[in-house]
Amino acid sequence: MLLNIANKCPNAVDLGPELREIAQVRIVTKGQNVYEKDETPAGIYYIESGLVGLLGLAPNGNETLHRVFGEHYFFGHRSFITGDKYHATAMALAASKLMFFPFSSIAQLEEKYPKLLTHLAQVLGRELRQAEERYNDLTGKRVINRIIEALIFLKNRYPEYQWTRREIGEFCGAKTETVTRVLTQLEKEGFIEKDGRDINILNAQSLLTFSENLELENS
Amino acid sequence: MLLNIANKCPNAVDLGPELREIAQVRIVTKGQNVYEKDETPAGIYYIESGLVGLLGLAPNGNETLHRVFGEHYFFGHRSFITGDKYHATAMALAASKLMFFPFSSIAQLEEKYPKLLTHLAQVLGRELRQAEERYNDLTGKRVINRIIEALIFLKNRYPEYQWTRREIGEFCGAKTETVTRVLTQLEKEGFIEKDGRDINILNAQSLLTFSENLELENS
DNA sequence: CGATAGATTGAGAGTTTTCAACCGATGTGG
DNA sequence: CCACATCGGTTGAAAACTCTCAATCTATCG
Repeated sequence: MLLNIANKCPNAVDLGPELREIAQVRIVTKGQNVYEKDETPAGIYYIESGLVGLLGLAPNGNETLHRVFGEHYFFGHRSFITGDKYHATAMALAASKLMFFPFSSIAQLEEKYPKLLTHLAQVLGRELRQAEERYNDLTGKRVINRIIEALIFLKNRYPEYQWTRREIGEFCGAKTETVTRVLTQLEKEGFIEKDGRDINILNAQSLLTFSENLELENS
Repeated sequence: MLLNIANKCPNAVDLGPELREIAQVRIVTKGQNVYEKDETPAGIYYIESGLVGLLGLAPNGNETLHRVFGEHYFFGHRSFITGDKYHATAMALAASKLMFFPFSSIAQLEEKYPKLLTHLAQVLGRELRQAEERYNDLTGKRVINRIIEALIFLKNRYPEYQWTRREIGEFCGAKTETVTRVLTQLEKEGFIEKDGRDINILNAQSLLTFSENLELENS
């Protein structure tokens, strides 16, 4: 995974006035689904405030946290652009204020909002890169390295959100119990500190170095 | 993974005359790299004839076959659009005739070739879906199911190409030896037939059903 | 305070990999 | 055209990682 701690939210963008005009506000509570797998998109969402996760479901019941959308992120754009049905479910991880833009088709974007289309294409490109790098990690890294990187990534992006073991595991392809075990080890080694259910990373840089050293031993 | 046998090549598209005008032809031989990870893109490629694979490298040396580009596919578009360096290496899997379009920036696409940008955005969306579905498969399916689906997918898309065990494994996250073992089993069960190094799928539909039944036993 | 969701811990199981040896096909240079 | 090198494929045994299952504990919230 690309860990760019400096650039926390590369896909965040401000809305122009012409988009604000056609926005429909939608408020969702924590745990509420914004849309569900197999529904047909009728537009694109934008997060004014809050946090939304995109959850995929494997046939055996395994859930995957594919992407996390934070403030000033668009989401729901992939399915809209391809004209697919949604391939995953968008769930509010925190109470959120959303904007919905009811577009009719990608042709409308191309004609009336070319800047938006360009932005979304770039977002898709970055999301694709991240998906492929995470795929690589799943085949080529130990679970401890994946958990460390997921922890740092998620905490770095959304420090205010209290990530659960389950979510960390769903993001990096690990079971809840495995995340627990790794976190316990990391606490013993002095890299993190548990604060109730929350996790404090004491030194992200040295934790990353620790992870890299583990990887070197493995090749 | 989305197995849509009917629609073999959803991202294939014909070149318009205005694009042909600015095309630079490039011939590559089997095994030759078109571009390599970390290089900076200076345009976009299109396959007139042949086959190109996008290969990612995990830190432990594991290679991943992320995507396969066939005739009338664009490739190299992701990095160009995001303005990244390439995150993976494009290698010709067969002798290929390529077109290279030396664009300066995505702004140029937006202004002069909006239809192309729209097409590429849709391609990115489908590629992202596929990447995320493959990620799901890796966490939620047995290796035998992944190998069966990879085999059918790759053979269906490019029947003329003789996929190696290594490439099948790199596509679905399995080791060469594991692919061999599974293929041996599938041959014993009568679903496939080995022909030298090549593999013939005798009945794709019944093989898929076999795979699905295995999955049901597992949940 | 009780209920519920999340977290922890342990023991055991199982899938897939690793390592190593060997075989077979393909292609090249003498 | 053969000998040989090389690449890809096969097979087996053993190891290793991670998961599964089950029991227990702890936050958190109504």
